[in-house]
Amino acid sequence: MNIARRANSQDVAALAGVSQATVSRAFTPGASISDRARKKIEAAAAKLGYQPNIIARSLSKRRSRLVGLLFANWTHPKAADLLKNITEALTEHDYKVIVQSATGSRLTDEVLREFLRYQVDGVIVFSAAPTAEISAEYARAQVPIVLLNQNGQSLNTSSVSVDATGIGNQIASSLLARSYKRLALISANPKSQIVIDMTKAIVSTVAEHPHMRIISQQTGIDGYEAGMREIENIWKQPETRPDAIVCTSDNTALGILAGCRQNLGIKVPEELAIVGLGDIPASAWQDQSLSTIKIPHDEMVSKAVMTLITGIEDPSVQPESYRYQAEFIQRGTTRIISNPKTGETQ
Amino acid sequence: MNIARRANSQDVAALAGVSQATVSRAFTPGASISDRARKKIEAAAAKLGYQPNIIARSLSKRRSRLVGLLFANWTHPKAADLLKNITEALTEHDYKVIVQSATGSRLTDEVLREFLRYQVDGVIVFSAAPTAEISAEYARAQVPIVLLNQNGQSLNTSSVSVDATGIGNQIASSLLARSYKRLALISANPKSQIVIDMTKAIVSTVAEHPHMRIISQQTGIDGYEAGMREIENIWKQPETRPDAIVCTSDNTALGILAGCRQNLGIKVPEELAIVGLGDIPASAWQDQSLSTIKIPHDEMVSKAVMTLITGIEDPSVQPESYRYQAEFIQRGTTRIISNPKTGETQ
DNA sequence: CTGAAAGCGCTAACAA
DNA sequence: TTGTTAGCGCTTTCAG
Repeated sequence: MNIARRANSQDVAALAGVSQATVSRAFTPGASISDRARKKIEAAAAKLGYQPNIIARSLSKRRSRLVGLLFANWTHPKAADLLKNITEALTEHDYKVIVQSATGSRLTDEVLREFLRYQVDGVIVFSAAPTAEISAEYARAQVPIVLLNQNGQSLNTSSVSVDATGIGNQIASSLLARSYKRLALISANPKSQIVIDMTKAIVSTVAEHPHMRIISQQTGIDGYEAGMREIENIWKQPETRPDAIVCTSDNTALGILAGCRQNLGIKVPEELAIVGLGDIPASAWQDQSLSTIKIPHDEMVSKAVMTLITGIEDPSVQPESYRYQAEFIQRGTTRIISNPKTGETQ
Repeated sequence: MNIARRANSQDVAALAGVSQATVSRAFTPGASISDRARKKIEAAAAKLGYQPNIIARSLSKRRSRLVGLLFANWTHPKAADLLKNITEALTEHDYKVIVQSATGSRLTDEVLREFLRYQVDGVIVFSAAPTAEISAEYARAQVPIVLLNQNGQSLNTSSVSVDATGIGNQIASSLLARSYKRLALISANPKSQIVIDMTKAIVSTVAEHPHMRIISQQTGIDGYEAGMREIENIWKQPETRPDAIVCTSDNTALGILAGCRQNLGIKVPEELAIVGLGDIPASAWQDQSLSTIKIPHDEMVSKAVMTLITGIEDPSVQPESYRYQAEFIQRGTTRIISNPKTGETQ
């Protein structure tokens, strides 16, 4: 008996004087089994420290209750919250989550293929997109994928993302309403789809207004320090000074703000408006008070999880793409609307 | 052939004209197999989109290459980094990570038990401790646990934590060297072992210096806003105003700092010193410049992962507890040392 | 180097 | 309600 081996249902069955199948039933909710048998089995199981082997169950049921979570953006300001909410929501539905980090599309595919080997029932991909090839493999294996923070329409996979065009329109019109005229656009990753779409929307809205224009566009600026440095560069050239800066990250925006206040003595929001993206906690701090765009992450996570579970439980449902609207948060780095006659407060 | 079933090694074997065992060998690094057979098998596998079923392999090998990661503190300022580093380090060694959230010891045990059912090869517990009962179950099952950010000596499990007493001593002596005399201690969770140990160390160091004393101790203060409010309360009572505040979270410390500067007009660091804990990025921001304690998270993660893997691969190694030293980061919220005759700069 | 066969621990008909 | 039996897809002797 002292074998260094975990007890299995066989052992429990022997001790309880029942068949192995009955033990299995005792651990299957809703299985038909007598109270007497269950009692005996529970006692035996407790004595042996028996825990059902879910790996074996998975093999037999051809369902692992494992969900792969591919995380491609750890610097996202809400990364921890997202992870927490995703895992908790999935746990709620009795799934376990395998997380994996991936950067670059090559790696993304590798990770996804590994997930398949682990027989995951479904996958959530955060901030990345699989190649068409691996998408096809998933389709063939009937394993649903949900893209979070990325649009997957073209891949025929479900996705939950934010309406980047909407963000762009919103920013542009808020700035317009506040009488800013010379915009500078600053972003970190020029390849990010959301940045591209948002930029496009801003540009097109601006184009409709002759007195407004885009002064400059700069990519590759990421983080507080980088923002602080960038504003100094920008300010060096008086002829191309903007009167509003739109920044695709709150952190960078806060760096710009700090540069304005501490090094350059630029008056915000009178002389210069700053708009961030993400609404990180620091943006709300009294001494920062950054106007920014808030993204409804919590709802997006719920939707992604629900979409995935639906897809797992009913393989016949078709992929769907959901877009969420962002919200402009007016704080201290943009002027209060000066033209009350329109009644608009956006 | 159009069955909605994933191809298995049997299918591949049939197509390649070899036995199923040979297919298994083809996917086992270092197995003895001819090039010819391997070629044929690879071709067949590619055609069928075959991926080895790791669940089945696990059952057979009695090793899942799954590691459970129990995460109990998502508000930790480095939560995302920690998760990323842990999963990447484990991936490096070919393990997959199942993450689970847990709050409260009841839940902790439940999650750990679930992990056992999933046949994890080992578990990392971040910021929580299992009960003795579940520890025993793990010991019996020969599944190693490593506690991260928590000392596990008493439980006879491995652990990697920070030397809280060392932190306390360090803070107390830095403050002493800077001639602060009236300390206030502020923390979020009064039950946190690290807070308790650190506080104890501060108190005992202070006790050795007659001209220094603890003015007040306050728990339950957590976060930027709470810090901002708390400093107002503190300042209301002139007779118990401290000249130094030690805060077990950078965020709270930054709130206090903001309160001092914006609402109260308190001069930091002349009139009041503020020391945080954690060295979050915002603490280094020029406009904040918070003196704080830096914890070597990266090394701790590596150590935890290595300890776990060692424990998995050689079950005979005994649990060990590692303690890491924190580092005092002198920035703008504590005075520059005024007494150069000693030559000490810590 | 390769194949046959016996598991790994569980679930799921099918009988009883 | 219970037991018997046949898998789930893989690894691992053991012969050949």
